[in-house]
Amino acid sequence: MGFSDVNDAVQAPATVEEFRDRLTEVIDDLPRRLRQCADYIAANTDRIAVSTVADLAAGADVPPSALMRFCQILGFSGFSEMQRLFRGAYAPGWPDYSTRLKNLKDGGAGSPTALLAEFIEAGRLSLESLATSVDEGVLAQSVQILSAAETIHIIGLRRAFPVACYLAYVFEKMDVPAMLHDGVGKLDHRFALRPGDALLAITFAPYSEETLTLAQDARGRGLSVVALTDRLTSPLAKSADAVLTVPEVDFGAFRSLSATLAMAMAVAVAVGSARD
Amino acid sequence: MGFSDVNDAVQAPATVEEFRDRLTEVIDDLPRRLRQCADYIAANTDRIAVSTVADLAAGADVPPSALMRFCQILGFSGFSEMQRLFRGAYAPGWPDYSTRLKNLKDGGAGSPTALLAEFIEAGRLSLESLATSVDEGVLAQSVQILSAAETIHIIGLRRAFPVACYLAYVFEKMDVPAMLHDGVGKLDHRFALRPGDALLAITFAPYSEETLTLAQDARGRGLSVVALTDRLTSPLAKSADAVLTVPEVDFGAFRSLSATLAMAMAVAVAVGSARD
DNA sequence: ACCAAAATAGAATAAATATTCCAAAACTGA
DNA sequence: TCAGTTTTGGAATATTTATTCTATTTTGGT
Repeated sequence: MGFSDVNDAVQAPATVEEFRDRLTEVIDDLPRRLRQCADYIAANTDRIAVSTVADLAAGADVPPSALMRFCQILGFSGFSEMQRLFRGAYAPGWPDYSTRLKNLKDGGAGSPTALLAEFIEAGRLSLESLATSVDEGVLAQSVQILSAAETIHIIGLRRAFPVACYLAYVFEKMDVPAMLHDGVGKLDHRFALRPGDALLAITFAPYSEETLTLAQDARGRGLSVVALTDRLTSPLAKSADAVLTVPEVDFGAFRSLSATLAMAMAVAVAVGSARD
Repeated sequence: MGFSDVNDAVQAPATVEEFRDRLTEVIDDLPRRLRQCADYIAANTDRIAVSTVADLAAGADVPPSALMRFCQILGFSGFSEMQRLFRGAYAPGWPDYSTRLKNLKDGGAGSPTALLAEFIEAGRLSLESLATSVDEGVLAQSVQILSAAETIHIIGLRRAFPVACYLAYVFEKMDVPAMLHDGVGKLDHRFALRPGDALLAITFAPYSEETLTLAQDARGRGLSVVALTDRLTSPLAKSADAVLTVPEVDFGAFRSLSATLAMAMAVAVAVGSARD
């Protein structure tokens, strides 16, 4: 009995989530051409709303009729019905987000609203770029290292300091033993680093000396070190067991921090729940 | 000479930006039906990519042919050409952002990647929502107040602390006299508040007592107070001369801060340049 | 109020797009 | 290898959608 048989008929997915579920459900036992469709659609779901059968078929490198059969296997009556689902759900960002942004910028270069628009845009780009560039393996590894630690030491100075603070706050809320090395009073708490602890060090170019030093020191004492930095070639990478990189878009001299905070919080919350 | 006259022919907009410019350029001297088209299109630009002529015409409450003429006045050969612009421009820089986000989420609820996806999404929503909700008047007023101040005092505790820190950092870099009230050592620097200074206070629900108290105190001493908070009805609003609100999307118990930081930085940089 | 010019609505047509169908090819299990 | 079954490609067709055209209405100037 083939896939196009009426007995296989199922109800068409009513939401994008149901669609994805159905897709993963069927993708494994599909003949060659239909499998190609599934793979291509899975990777380009967002283009369904704005493409024709011919476009997608060409992209998947199958004849249009194969794509039609694929739509039917998913439970739709045809391509149009499937497309309707995605056209309904289609919302490019906020309804008039880009209009608004343009209006803000029109306030004139250097005006507060124009600046705000720039910072918003920088933040958004950073976040989107983080989504596409994150290394899942390193992320998992970082979480594992920090979850296994007795006490988590956090260091991040100058512009990385807000991130370090927030991490300390989040860990505190989740009852994870953590210590913020904040350099207040030029006190240096390196002797608080004990075997079995781990260090989460944050710094971006130009890298702050104190952070690099503490990381080396921790490494020397046998602690695991997780780095949160801007590139893999950061000097911090040398003394780290796991290097999380965050592509942050600067505007003017200032860093947006949106992506860095998102990454930091994801790590913190994951560690918090892993320790429960 | 009518609008459909060939002599009015202009080149079709090649980008969404150009499209908007052209739209604002022509919108004011357009006859009734075409004006309706323009208004509707301006308010629903984002749906062009996924609609038919008939859909849009119905939305604008005009016959399809009116919409066709409208497209031509804008410089396109017809609706299809206009639609092509928007279909192409859809998700330009990051074609697989949303796909990627879904994949991250598929790592399983509670997995580090799923958490990251949530935080990224929360941050992005916050930023977009900030763009559409900011009150330009209040923003300008806040910048003006802070620019006129001798010294800018900054307070923000607990989860607002990272923002306060970053503000202090940015002001320092721009040689703006600023003082961070950080509560270290339970020292209370309220006597540093001098006539002619201003206070920038940051707090979100549940509002921190110390911040509210300092704001009242500052108000009592005749200082101007700028509030950065989550809603107009915040208790901080009572003692503030200008209230900047930031719609932050929370994920779980934690606040994204992206929008708050964007707002804070815009204010800081605007103040910095106004003081030059 | 009248005329010329512009704008409009809707029917007619053209083009693009989706869908079906079936003969041929590729499998599958004996 | 062969018969039965599934899968495939592409041509034929149906449907939707875009575009043009023209008779009619509206507008603006005198």
